[in-house]
Amino acid sequence: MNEPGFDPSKPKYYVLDMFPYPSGVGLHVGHPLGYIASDIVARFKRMQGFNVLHPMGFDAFGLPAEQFAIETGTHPEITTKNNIENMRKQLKACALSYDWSREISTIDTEYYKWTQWIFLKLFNSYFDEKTQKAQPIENLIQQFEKDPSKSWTSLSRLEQENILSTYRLAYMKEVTVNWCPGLGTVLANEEVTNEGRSERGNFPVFKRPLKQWMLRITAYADRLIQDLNLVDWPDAIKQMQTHWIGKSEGGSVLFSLEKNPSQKIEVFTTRPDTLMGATFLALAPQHPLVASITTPENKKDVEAIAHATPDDEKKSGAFTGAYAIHPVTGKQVPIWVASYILMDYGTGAIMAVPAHDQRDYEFANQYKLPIVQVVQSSEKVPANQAFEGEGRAINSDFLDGLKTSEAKQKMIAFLKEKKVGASQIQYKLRDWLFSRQRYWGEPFPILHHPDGYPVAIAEKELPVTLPPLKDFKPTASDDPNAQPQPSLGRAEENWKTVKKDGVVYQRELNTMPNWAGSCWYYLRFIDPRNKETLISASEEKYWMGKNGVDLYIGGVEHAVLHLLYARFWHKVLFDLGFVSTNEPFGKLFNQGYIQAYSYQDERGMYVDATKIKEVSPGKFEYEGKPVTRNLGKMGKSLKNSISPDEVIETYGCDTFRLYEMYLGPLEQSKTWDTEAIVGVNRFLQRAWRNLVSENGDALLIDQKNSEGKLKNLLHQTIFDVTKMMSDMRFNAAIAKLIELNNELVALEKIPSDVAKAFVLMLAPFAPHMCEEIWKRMGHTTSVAYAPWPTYEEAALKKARSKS
RNA sequence: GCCGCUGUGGUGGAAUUGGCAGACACACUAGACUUAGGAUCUAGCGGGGCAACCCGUGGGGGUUCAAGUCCCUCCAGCGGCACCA
Repeated sequence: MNEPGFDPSKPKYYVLDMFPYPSGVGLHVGHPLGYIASDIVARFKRMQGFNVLHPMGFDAFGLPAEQFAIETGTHPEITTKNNIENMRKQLKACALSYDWSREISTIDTEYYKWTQWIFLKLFNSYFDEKTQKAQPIENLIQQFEKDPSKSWTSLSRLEQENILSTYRLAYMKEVTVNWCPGLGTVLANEEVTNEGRSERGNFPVFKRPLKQWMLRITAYADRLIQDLNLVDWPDAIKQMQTHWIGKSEGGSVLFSLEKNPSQKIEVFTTRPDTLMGATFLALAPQHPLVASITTPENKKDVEAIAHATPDDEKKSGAFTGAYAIHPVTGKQVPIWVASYILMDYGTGAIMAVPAHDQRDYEFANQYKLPIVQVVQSSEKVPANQAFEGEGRAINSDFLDGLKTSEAKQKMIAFLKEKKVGASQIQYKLRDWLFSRQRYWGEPFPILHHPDGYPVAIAEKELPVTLPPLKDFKPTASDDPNAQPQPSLGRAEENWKTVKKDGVVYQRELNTMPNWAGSCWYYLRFIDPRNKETLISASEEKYWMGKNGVDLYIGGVEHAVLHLLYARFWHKVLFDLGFVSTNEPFGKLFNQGYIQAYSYQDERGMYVDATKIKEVSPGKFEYEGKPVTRNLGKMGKSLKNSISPDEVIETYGCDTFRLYEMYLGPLEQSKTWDTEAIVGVNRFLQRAWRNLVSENGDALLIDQKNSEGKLKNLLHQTIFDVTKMMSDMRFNAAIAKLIELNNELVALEKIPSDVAKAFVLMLAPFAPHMCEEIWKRMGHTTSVAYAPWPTYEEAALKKARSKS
C-alpha cells in the first residue's frame, strides 16, 4: 500500500489480467488485447480516485514452457528466463501501467514455496460434511480417537493413513487416469479434448489405472455451483462451469442378485418414479461384478463387449446370464453388460427403463427386451421414441395416478423405508488429478514412509526446491502400456532420499500441474514479498475487500480449467481462514480473440500473408499464383502473425492501443486489418495539431467555453464517454472522442476547459501523447492521476432538448 | 442431438431504457494543394427515383402510436457439452 497516489481514505480497485505463460515465440498483436483493456480500466479508475492494484507476472511452470525447452534443446530454466525477459519488454512497450515492483513468477522458489504450503494445507485438511467446510485433519483424528467404535489407537499407522486418505483434500489413489505416453505424463480430464487427445501437443490419450495424487474438488461441487450466484461473470462461463460440474438429483436403488441376495448392485437414477418400468439392468463393461456374475455360457459374448472400442457409435451389449431381484415387485430382472454405460459416472450400473429413456429404448429394441410404459404423456409421443418427459404414473402399483414429481418422492420414501435405496445427488465432476510425471513443475512437499504412506514435510522446511537436472526431457513413448517414469526419478540420490530419525524416506517424484501456480497468484500480488506468510491479513482484507478481484480479464479458454481450480483453492483457503472472501474474482470479463487471414497455395503450404494481392473480390494471389484464404488464429506457422513490436515501431504505442480497442467490442472476436490502423493514427495526429502549435505551445484560449453548442456537446460527450468506459465499450467511447475532435478541427483556438476534458478522456487510451500535451498545457503533475472530468446536468439537459 | 451466443452498407462497427437506423472509421469516387503523393484538406458514399417520396437491420409472422431492440417461428454462422442414467 505504498505506491504513488495511494491514499488510505480512497476506495480500492483491483484489476487483473490472466497472466501469460512465457512462450518462446513472443507476443503477437492478439495477446495484448486484454492487457490494453485492463490498463485502460486501471487508468480510468485511478483518475476516478481509486487506489488501483494492477500487477503482472508470469505463469512459467508447466507443459508449454517445458515443451518449448524440449523443442529448442535448452534447459527450461534458461528458456523461461529469456522468454520472460522478452515478454516483459514487449509488454512495457505497450505503455501498460503495471506495478512492476510486484512482478511474480510461479517458478521463483520464494513463490512456489507458498504453492507447496497451500498443498500442505490441502493435504492436512478434510471436508466436514456437517459444516460443508474444510477443517484441519487433526479435528477428524481427534473425533476418531474419541469414537470407541473406530478403535483408532489400535490401528497401525498405515491403516490410519489409509483411512485418512479417504478424507484428505489431497490424497493418493489408484484411479483410471488419462495417460498420455506422447507427453510422458498423466493429464486431468479438463486437459483432454473430446477427440481423446491432449490439449497440449494433440497426442493420443489412453485410460488406464494408476496411483496418483488427487485433489478432492468434488467435495466443493455444490458450493462451486451455488456461489456462481455471487459473482458478476458472463452467463456463458457460469453455464459452462455448471454443466461441467453437472449436478443431477435422483435416487440410488439397490438390486439384489437372484443367486446371492446378500450381494447388491447399486444404480443411480434421476427418475426413481420409473422404477416399475425397469425391465433389465445394464452394467458398464468395466464394472467389478461383471466377471463374477457372468455364467460360463455367456462369457464369450460378455468379453467381446469389454473389448469393444468405446467410441463405437452403435450400442452393443450382452446378457450375463444372471438375474437381479426387482426391489418392489420381487420379479426377475436380467442383467446385461452394455457398451453405453460409463464406469466413471454414478455406480457404473443402471436400471434400464426403455419406455422412458431413449438409450435404453434403442438398446431394448436391438436385443428384443421388454418395454413397459409407466408414465402417461399428455402429449403425443412420436413413434420409435421413448417418452422422457413428465406425466402421470401408470402400471406402477402404489404410484398410479401421481404426477412425476410426487411419484419420485413417494418411491424414494418407499425405498428408504425398505432400506433398498435413498435420495442421492450425483455430479459429473471428478476429483482433480494433480500429479504429473514431468520435470518443469513444483515438487510435492511430501515424503514416502517405507511402510507405504505419505508424510507431509514441515512448513518450516519449505520450499522443496526443484533439483537441477541436466536431462530434463520426459520419458515419452508411443506405447500406451509404458510405465510412467517421473523425470525427477533421475535426480541425484541425495535428493531423492531423506533420512529422518533413522527412517529413510523417499521423496515424491511427481510434480504439480501448471495450474497449481495460477490457482492463487492473484493473492500473492497483494503482498508479493512477504517472507513470513502467504499474504498478510490486513493487506488481504484491504485489496480483496468485498468483491475480491474487482475485474478479471482473460480468455474464455479457462472456463472450466483455471477458473474452476482457482475458485476451489480459494474456498479451501477461505474455510481455513486465510482469505476473507468466498469467491476470488468478483467480476470476470472475457475478451475476444484477434483473428487473421491465412493463405495457402495449391500445395496447401502457408504463404506470407503480407504479400497477398486481391486480384478480384474474393480472389487472392501470391506471387501471381492463386491462393485460398482462411480466417483463424494468428501464428508463426500460419505466416500471418503480426508482432506488436512492428506496429509500435511504425505508429507508436498510443496508436496501437487505440486501434486494438477501436477494432470492435472487447468481448467479440475480430479480424486484424493492418490497413485500417491509419484511421486512429490520423485521429491522434489531428488531435495533436488541434491542441499544439507548430512551435510546441498548447493552442488554447485561456477561458472557459461557458456558452453555446460546444459546451453542450462537451458535456454530452463527457456523460457518454464516462458511461461507455464503465461498461467497457471502448470502441464506442473512442468514436465519441473522434467526433468531439472533429468538431474542434474548425476552431482556431480551443477553449481551455474543452481541451482539458478532451485530453483527460483520451489519456487512458493514448497515455504518451496525452502526458505530453498535458505538460505543455502547463501542468506539473502527471495526467495519470488527474481527476476524471465531470459533466454539468444543466448543459446535458440543454444538449438533449436541442437534439 | 442438447445448451448458449451472434446475424445492421463494399468492410469493421454505432444506435445499452422500445423513440430520427447506418454515428465513428476503413475502402472507394470526385475535387483542391502539389514536381510527386500511399501526405494533407474539401465534398460524396445503403437501395430505388429527376424529384417529392418510397423501400431497407438474415427470412416469415406478431405485440405497439412507435421494433435493429420485445414475443413466436424458420434459416445461417460461431462457441460449449455430448451415450452423464
